[in-house]
Amino acid sequence: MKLTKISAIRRKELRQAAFEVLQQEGMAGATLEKVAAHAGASKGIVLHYFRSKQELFEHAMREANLSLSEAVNARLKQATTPCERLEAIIEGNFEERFFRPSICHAWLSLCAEVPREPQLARIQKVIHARMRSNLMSALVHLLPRAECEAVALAITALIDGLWLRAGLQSEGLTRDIALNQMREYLKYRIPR
Amino acid sequence: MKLTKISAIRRKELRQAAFEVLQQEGMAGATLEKVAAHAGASKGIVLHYFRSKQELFEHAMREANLSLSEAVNARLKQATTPCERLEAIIEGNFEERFFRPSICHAWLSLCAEVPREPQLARIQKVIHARMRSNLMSALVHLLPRAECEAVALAITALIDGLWLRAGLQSEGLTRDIALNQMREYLKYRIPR
Amino acid sequence: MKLTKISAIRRKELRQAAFEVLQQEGMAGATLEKVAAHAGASKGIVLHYFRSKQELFEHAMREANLSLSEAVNARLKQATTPCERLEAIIEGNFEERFFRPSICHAWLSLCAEVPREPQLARIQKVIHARMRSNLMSALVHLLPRAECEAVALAITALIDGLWLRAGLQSEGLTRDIALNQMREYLKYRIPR
Amino acid sequence: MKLTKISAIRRKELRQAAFEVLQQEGMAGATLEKVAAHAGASKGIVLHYFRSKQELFEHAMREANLSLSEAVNARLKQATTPCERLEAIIEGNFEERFFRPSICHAWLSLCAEVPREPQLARIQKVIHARMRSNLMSALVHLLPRAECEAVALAITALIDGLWLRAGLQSEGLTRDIALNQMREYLKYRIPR
DNA sequence: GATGAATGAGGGTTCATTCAT
DNA sequence: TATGAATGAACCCTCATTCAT
Repeated sequence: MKLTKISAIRRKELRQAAFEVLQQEGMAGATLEKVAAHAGASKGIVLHYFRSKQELFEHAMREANLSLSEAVNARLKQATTPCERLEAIIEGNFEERFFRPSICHAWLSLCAEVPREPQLARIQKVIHARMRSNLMSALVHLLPRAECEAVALAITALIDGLWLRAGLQSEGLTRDIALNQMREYLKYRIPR
Repeated sequence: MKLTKISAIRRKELRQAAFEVLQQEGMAGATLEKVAAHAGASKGIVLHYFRSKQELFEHAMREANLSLSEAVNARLKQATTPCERLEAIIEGNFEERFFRPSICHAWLSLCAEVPREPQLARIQKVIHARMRSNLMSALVHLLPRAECEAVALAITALIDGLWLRAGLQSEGLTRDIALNQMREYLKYRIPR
Repeated sequence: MKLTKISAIRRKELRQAAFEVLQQEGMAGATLEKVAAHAGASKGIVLHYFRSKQELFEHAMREANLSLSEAVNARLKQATTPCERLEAIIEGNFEERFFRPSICHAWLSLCAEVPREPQLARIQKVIHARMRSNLMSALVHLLPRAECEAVALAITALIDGLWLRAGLQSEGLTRDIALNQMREYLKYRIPR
Repeated sequence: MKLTKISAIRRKELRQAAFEVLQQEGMAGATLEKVAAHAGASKGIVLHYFRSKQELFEHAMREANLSLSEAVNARLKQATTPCERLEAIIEGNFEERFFRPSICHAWLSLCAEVPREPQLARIQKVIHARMRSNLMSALVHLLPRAECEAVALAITALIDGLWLRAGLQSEGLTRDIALNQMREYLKYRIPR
């Protein structure tokens, strides 16, 4: 039990270290040695807890997504109306601790690996499915059934596009601008 | 003159080979050897024409962008009204030869390198600036000045987001769906 | 502690292997692979212990110099008169294990790199300074102050010149001949 | 005849370019491309005139030596007494255009290759033999037969040692100091 | 559990050399 | 004669991975 706990803690540290290195170095520069150093551990230990580099970054992706997911869910719990639910999803995705150039870049790096790593693809699919389901559960109360799917995709694409641009680290795309973009879209697309 | 011609031809071949390998293998897997093999040449010759791998992919990115750019410009030339200009930009960005999972993935791979490669960042900046200027030149005739900037960004983000999703190679996102997304957005946002 | 020990041992082995390969192959031929093979190790391990080829050869140069240095110092400890000190320095520099064509050639190879490798230049400077200081500490008791500097340089140049010639591996320059040269010089230059 | 002349000119240009590159880059950095660029020619042409890189540098060494040789011979022609002959040899070897850090370094680089390149070794042998013979022809009139050989070697070693040190590019060893060293040696060793 | 020693494959890059024009 | 295209070998170096301790 104790050992398991230590093991769980170490694994979490390493997942997070992996994601942080990803932010700074991209996938190419994210070596196991750097991850280990970032977690204050030795190189060998990383592959003691994760069977391979690939597995480590799978877990890092899951962890990062979990974080985002929890932020959205926490907001969803407070929401009562469909409109508030939409707001919750969007604001969760643009919380200050997430919508940062470095973090967006880390995601971009992971996405770039998706087509060649089935595990990452699966995670990505799950993330997308949840986003869609969250959006749909709000949209069905606001729009005709036939339009919901398209609007959910539009919202997703907008979020992705804004994250991508932030990840490119071209200055000028602040969180406020991004949030305004989302709200503007809803204002014009969702009837009040 | 003759030699220059061969040189120009080879360079183009290699740029294209580089982009094609990028589509299939991502940046990590896009080794000089594979690029050379793809172009039917030896590894040595690649660095005879490009000083480094980085330079090769810079040129590959420029080439790929030029292709896209020309497609848009060709359509812009046919356009007479601002609305047609918007259509031209959007349809150019979703031409069948561009909006393919593999190509979107190649772009994704390049974008993931942008924050760590100043040269790629510069190219990215130019691409973005041209997109914005194209959009603005149409939007200023359709919307109040104050709104143009935001709408241009929204359109860009939508395009990027749809490309990203296509690049993730989750099935189901066809060209038609993507184009519909764009048109829907304009329908709701641009007054007729 | 244990690991450190292994590390220290391996590093020493590799430094020495590097210097031995240098003797046989010169700097151009002294590849990491040959050094590794000479030490009975794999290529990878060399750069596990030394950050680069350059660093390896820096340490090899230092090690080789240390060896020479210790030989001289051991003799200096036995010496009581200034004359004996001079003898000590000279005989140390022409010990049989040092004054060999292959070793002189290794030094020659290192010297040829000095102008282009600041680190080697620094080591070279230190070596030269120690030689000069050793010589001066004896000469000041044997000659007028004003002449010491020049004689120290002459002795250094003679030693270097004899080593260089030995390194060229033109036969005929034995250790005895070299030592005689040095003694002759002193006989004529230093008053008894 | 004309073609032969052009060929001879080109070969000379390339030999000299090779030696100049050697001064700046050492043997490791002296690539055929740099030599060609230095001579204002294309890479291919170098191996049109010389069968291999090795052959080029053989000729470069010979050329550089020829230059030195002529300087000494010119002075020898003016010399009438044995003492003047000694002076001629020494001053020739320390002419300002020769006794420069970069040139000494080029020689050092060549010497470092001698043990592994029989052709260079042969040239080196010739150079050494001529130096010895020049010195002997003067010394035999100044010293007992039995001592000449040793003094000739001493002078050679001193010259080599001073050149080596100049080649190491440790500042402070000027031409004047070097010449003084030589003259001091003769003053003490050769009876007047 | 934890360290770092050790390996080996592979990548980018350089360069002498050969060839076609 | 002269150019530079093309090759291929070799090198340094990085890194994921395996092992011994």
